Amino acid sequence: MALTREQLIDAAVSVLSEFGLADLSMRRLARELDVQVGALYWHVKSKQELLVDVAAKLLGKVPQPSMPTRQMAPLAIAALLDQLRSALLTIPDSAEVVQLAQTMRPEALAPLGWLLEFLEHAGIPADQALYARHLLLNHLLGSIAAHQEARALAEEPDAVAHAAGSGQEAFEYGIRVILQGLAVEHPASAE
Amino acid sequence: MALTREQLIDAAVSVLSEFGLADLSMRRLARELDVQVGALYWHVKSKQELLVDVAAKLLGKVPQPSMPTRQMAPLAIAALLDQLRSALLTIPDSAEVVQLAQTMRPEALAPLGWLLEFLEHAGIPADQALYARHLLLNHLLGSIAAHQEARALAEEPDAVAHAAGSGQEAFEYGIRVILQGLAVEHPASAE
DNA sequence: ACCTGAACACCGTTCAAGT
DNA sequence: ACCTGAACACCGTTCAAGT
Repeated sequence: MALTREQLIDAAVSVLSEFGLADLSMRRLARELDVQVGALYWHVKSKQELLVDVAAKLLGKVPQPSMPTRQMAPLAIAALLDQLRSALLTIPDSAEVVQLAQTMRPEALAPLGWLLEFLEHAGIPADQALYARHLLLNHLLGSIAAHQEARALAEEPDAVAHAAGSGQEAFEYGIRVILQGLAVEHPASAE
Repeated sequence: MALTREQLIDAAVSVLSEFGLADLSMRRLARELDVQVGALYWHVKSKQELLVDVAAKLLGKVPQPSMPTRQMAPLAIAALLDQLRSALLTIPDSAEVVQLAQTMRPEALAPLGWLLEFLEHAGIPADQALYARHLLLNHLLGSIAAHQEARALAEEPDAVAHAAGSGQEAFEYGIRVILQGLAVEHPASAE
């Protein structure tokens, strides 16, 4: 039967998961799916568009949390970020893929919409909530990328292990600092 | 006369500045320098190594600040980040290049060493200062990338301008939030 | 020491033509 | 509607051989 867009996305997710972004080429996908390269372009407009769908699929693993009370908003934000982290941490180069998707079609990434809602619910004015989300997202994706590089370097023979700010600890430290900074910047949300 | 490594780096900086990372290929550089591609590999081991030198050159524009007093450390940190931002903001894809360099050979980027010193000087324990630097750097590079994408999208005809967290304002907001969070997390440095 | 020429093993994208 | 075949215009890297 005919190839579907879903199959194409799934194949992309699986190659990414097993081999990383460097091996995720349209030609490789075509080989994997037993079609010619050109066939893929009937289902997606470009590789970038495919990667957006890959990112959406990865983040789709995160369950939608219920809206917290105003006092619980910071906790809910931290919890959501933790969920995002564990959804992405084991997928090589996932940070890069999500970054791309976020700039190409941010509305395709539902959990990032929830994050914004939670921030506003915590008492941060709408315009600044966008900035705050950027801050949190840059930290999340940066931490994930650093963690994955650390693992990659550790596998190479000539690895000098100068990977700091990699692990869970660094991630949580950053979240704590940002949330505290937000509480200072927006005192209304502090209690 | 013979090609030098310096000339190669300069050519790379200039192609990056004018056309961006997508156009910065070894073959293009060879064309620009009137040599065969293979010649470049006598001067650098790989494209990645060249990009590290490009990043170092870009950050080399930032003058070394003198060590601040302990109370002035947060201000000095903010000032240094501002300098880094203006050194990179006009260079397309500079954030990506710096990110690569930072993971490949962090010691090649002197200003990032100063940043770490300032953080420790501000009273942050050495291990956490590494985390804090990551946090600041992710925000810096994230802001620069967002700003450049916003400009890139604005030039395209079918641009939907959903670029928030792009400008100077977003950058400074983030710095403020992080520095405040750090002050809360490390009360010794608060006064 | 420094470079050429040529190869190797790839890319993303397009598109007439087939079924 | 969906795919093939083939082309277009590229990549990074290596290396024998030349000067």
